[in-house]
Amino acid sequence: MMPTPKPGKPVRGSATGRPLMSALDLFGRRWSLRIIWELRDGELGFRPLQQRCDNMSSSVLRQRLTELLDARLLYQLPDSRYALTPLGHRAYQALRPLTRWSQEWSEELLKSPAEQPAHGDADVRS
Amino acid sequence: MMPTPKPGKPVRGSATGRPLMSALDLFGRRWSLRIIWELRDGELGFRPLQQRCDNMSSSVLRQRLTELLDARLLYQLPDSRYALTPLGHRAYQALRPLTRWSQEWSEELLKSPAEQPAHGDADVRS
DNA sequence: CGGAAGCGATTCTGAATCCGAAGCACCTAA
DNA sequence: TTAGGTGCTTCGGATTCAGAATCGCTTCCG
Repeated sequence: MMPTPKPGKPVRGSATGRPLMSALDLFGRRWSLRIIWELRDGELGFRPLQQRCDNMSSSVLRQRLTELLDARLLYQLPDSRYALTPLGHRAYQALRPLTRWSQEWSEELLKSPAEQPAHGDADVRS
Repeated sequence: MMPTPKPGKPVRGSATGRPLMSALDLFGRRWSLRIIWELRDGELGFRPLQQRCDNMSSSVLRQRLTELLDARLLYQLPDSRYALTPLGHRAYQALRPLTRWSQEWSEELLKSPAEQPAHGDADVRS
């Protein structure tokens, strides 16, 4: 398995080990952001968490959880539920501005929906 | 090609079209965050951008650029260089707290490098 | 006791994605 | 003419993801 990116070590696409590059690698993996998001207010067990993540595949969920545990963003309770560590919680907070931005993004795209309709994807929504 | 995630439309792993879920899909694709990051202060052409992104593969770069153009985070100058739109710039700003966080993350991992050494990744650093 | 259901977790196969070298057409400078 | 840089595409192979099946365990209920 691809090792968990950590600051101080070279990662995928960056030999420097700069913390930010490690973070971009970690968060650039599918479902990583989502998992942190879904754990924002409350611990969740494996299957409940999977359900909240639109039934993402269990194999990938396990993989992401291992990485996030390894990176110390998560820890596991005695009853084996997953929860954000203080560090993980601060990561969530660092991601919060994204919520407001996505709202703005949504509004922006509604104002001018499709000036140059790209390839095969021009339906406007039902 | 996988369509560009946009708020208001169902995306990979979320049928709701909630803006945030679309954003998490968009940014959860490899190199998306990095590209925005590298364009933060200044336009860049294709190949220079590729070099800044640790020589990421050109095919994937093209794919990401298409998506980001489509999502209106980028636009292309007459000389074909790429630049952040105002929306893209605000996305970058929304991501900035991540820089501080990654610093904190780095320090945290240095303080306690490996209490429960996971599976196959226990080397302490060279 | 005997299910039935939920849980965390693993394994496996096929699909989606990514990588990276090679190449094309174009432009500019020497 | 040659050499180099550009934006961009193609294609075969490697990696990652998806999703169903399955295991062992626990809890609940008749």
